[in-house]
Amino acid sequence: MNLKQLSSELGLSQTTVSRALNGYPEVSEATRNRVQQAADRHQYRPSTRAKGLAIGKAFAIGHVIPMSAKHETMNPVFGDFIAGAGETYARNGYEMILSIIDDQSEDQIYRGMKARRSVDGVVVHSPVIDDFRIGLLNEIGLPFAVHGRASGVTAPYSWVDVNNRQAFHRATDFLFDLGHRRIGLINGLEMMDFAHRRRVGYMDTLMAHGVDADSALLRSGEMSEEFGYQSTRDMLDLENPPTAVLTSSLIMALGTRRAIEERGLTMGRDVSVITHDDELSYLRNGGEVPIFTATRSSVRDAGRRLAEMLLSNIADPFSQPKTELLEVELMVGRSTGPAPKF
Amino acid sequence: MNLKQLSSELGLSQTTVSRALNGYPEVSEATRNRVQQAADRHQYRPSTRAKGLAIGKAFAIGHVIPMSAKHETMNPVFGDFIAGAGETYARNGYEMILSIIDDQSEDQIYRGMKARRSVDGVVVHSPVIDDFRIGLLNEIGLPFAVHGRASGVTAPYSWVDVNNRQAFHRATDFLFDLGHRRIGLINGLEMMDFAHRRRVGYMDTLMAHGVDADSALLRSGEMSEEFGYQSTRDMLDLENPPTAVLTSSLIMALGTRRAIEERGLTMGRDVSVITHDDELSYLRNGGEVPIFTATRSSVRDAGRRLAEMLLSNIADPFSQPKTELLEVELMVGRSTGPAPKF
DNA sequence: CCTACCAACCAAAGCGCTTTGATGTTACGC
DNA sequence: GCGTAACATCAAAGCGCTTTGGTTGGTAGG
Repeated sequence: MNLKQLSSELGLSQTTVSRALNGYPEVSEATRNRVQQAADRHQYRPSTRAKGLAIGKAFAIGHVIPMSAKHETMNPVFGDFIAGAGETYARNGYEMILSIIDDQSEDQIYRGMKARRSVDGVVVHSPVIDDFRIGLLNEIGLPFAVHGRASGVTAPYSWVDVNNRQAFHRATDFLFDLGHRRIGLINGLEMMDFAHRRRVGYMDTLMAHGVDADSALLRSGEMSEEFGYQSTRDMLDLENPPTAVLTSSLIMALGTRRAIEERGLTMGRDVSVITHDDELSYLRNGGEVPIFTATRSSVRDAGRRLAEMLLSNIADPFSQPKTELLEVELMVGRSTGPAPKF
Repeated sequence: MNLKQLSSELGLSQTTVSRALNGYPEVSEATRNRVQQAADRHQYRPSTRAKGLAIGKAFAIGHVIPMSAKHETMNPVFGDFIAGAGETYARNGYEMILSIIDDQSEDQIYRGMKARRSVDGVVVHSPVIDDFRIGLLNEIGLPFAVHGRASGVTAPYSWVDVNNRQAFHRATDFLFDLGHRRIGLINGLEMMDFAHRRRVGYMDTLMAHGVDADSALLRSGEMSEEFGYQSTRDMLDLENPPTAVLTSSLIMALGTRRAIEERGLTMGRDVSVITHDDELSYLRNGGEVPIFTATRSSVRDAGRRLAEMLLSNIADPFSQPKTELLEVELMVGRSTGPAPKF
């Protein structure tokens, strides 16, 4: 069923039917009801493509997920993030278009999206330091918003980010309060902006307490269980092992726990652990008392907010870039305790 | 830059330019080259919407991800699956449209997609037993392919599935060969078709060896670390605990390992563990010698194959439904060993 | 030399919508 | 009773493509 058929069935012009359905005032209430009912009866939906063509919009947002061909690794956070964004899109009649690409061709993808007018805007995922995509998107004039920030980029842009620095500052401080002085950090890759900020939060806090950072206690790599395990094992092998470890994700923390328990040590007594927790739906951090003490922030919620921000930017093309900094909660669980006395 | 501008710049009609770019024969090679170069120079891309309108296709595939409002849980397998499907789409000039919805409105989504002609076909995720979506999609005439199967549905349909029954049969058999007789199964929710088939594979094998299934050794629930942990703990608490456990996912297996090690037991010696491994990119199962003995099948590869199948179905609307059953590899790792003697 | 045919190109219609610019109709104020 | 304004509706153009059904000019065949 299309507009033409519907309007001829009603004995009305396409103009009137279109206006009736889109809530324009120049149509009588009686007609509007009649049209609405006929539309419902026939399950009529305007063709997205035709509407988009006529109106000059795509009613779609692109999410471009870069995936390095080498590690072929899909950010585990991604699923929950788009779940959040998807909610917002659905509420606003937008579609989400996903492009998974190897990072080689990323600029071609954006240019193509612009040229083919297939999206009204894009979400930038996993920003790195000095991320080139922000400049690129500004240059080609495609509205966008970033999930995270890109240190080093001075141009203004819209973003939603967790306050990573503050989160890791608080976590480190909390460990200091418990008497810990040797604290390890198992972080994501340093080129990732979030990892960079987390390290800064950690280092600043050490410094504030007059403690020198020890490079043996600083690891950064892919955010896997295995890397968490290996890193923790290496640290525990040191002659002067840490009494506490910070990890950048729950998955890493699982590896950390494994390494600790493998040594016959008890997490929360012999070694304290604090992790960042993105509240992934399939990786819950325990019940009333969480297993891990964690800095917590829902990545799904971030998805919702970022999508709203982008949509509002698109609705008002002259709006200034918006930003939103999400503060974490520090949830105390069973993985932390006072530093062991010797 | 649009067709009109491009063709007027070239002093040609839109017809000729369109044909030149789309490789039709009724245009001279000289002209074709000239057109192609001008198109490249201006980064011309036909508008997807206009093209779709004219040609009657959307060049898009819908992925509808149901998410029960209650557990709000995003299948962790999902990210890797769409990464695989996305590759295929990109190669074929298709876009992937993602809808994340609460399962209430699922049929409205499909009807809407059909009515608004926004996709050429859809992928059905996470089929359950007697899944209603297969009948629905056949009824509304939207091409589709299922990732998995739906026991109880007799109508033919296209699918790609892992041979779950065979996988769990082989895993169970392998444990029997090692002397195990008390084998636990920690499975996904029984309404999920894959979980159902896995249980059948497990049960049949027990029966073939003359062992009665013990309901205390059978758990099914959400596929989380926590559930793996709880279930294993419960089983180990039995007066006659299992000497081996099968789990349905690597995440669950991490919980199983935790429960085992928490008891001071050693995985692979005191308790053997076999898990199914979807080869998720962020959850690798160890190196040369995997940590877990596992039945392995790449969900990403399944995504690639299913997308190809759907695309070929769309290309030939009169084709018969296709099916593809993926066999697993049984990878021996360090989590299995002979059953302990008493 | 004429006809027939082919290669190369074009004008215009059509895809399903929105929107501009008219048109006819009624109601109202004077 | 007339002019005007407000109301309700419509025909047609336009969005950017593809495709149908031509129209050319040149070439080969008789």
